[in-house]
Amino acid sequence: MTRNAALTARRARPAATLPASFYDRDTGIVARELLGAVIECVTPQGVTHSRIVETEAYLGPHDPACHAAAGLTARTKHLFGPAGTSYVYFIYGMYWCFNAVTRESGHGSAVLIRAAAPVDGLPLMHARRPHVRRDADLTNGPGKLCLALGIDGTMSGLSLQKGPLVIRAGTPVVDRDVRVTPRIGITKAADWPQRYFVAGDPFVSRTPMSLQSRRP
DNA sequence: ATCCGGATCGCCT
DNA sequence: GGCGATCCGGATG
Repeated sequence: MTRNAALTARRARPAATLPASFYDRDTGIVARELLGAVIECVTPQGVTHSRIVETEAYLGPHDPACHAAAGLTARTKHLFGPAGTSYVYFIYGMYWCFNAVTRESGHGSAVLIRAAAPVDGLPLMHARRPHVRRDADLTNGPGKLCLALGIDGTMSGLSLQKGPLVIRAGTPVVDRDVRVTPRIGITKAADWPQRYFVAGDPFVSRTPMSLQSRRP
């Protein structure tokens, strides 16, 4: 086999999905290390891939901004599932938000996927978001990302190792490129630095000027 | 039965 | 940077 053929064959094999053990760790670490990982979403309309560039850690019952603070309810049931479960919830009457559950089953912590860079399936993403003109606006926010990828409540409570919604290993993001700030859009624990993103990446969501970024 | 706030977005100024 | 859309979950009466 030629060198090029070997590279092609290797590329044809998809990267492994992140194992449950990846998620069964400190939620801030998981949020940091999800940067660069690739979301794969398979739907009847087709497949999309996108690279995670922004996340937020929600730490569990003792984090006032985390849904787990309200306890175990029908809405938050999947947040209390095992590490590596999807938790998708409905917000503001219009939008879905996609989280990956962390730590041991019953802990109630998760990482919100806030923004990603489109990688594959851009025509499908545009078809799902007809009024968007620039690629940069397809997935640069938690609600937008779910619209473009076709993520909704039917994908909550599923294993992120099995699909149709999975997260695969990607190119790691080095510490030098990671920034940390408080989380966006919350009122409780608004000063906790639990938002992680890739510095300078054009697909990161719009950041309020009030949020000073710093290296971790 | 009713009220209120929310891990957002897009359009307006 | 401000605001309206739109609706569900949880709290309160």
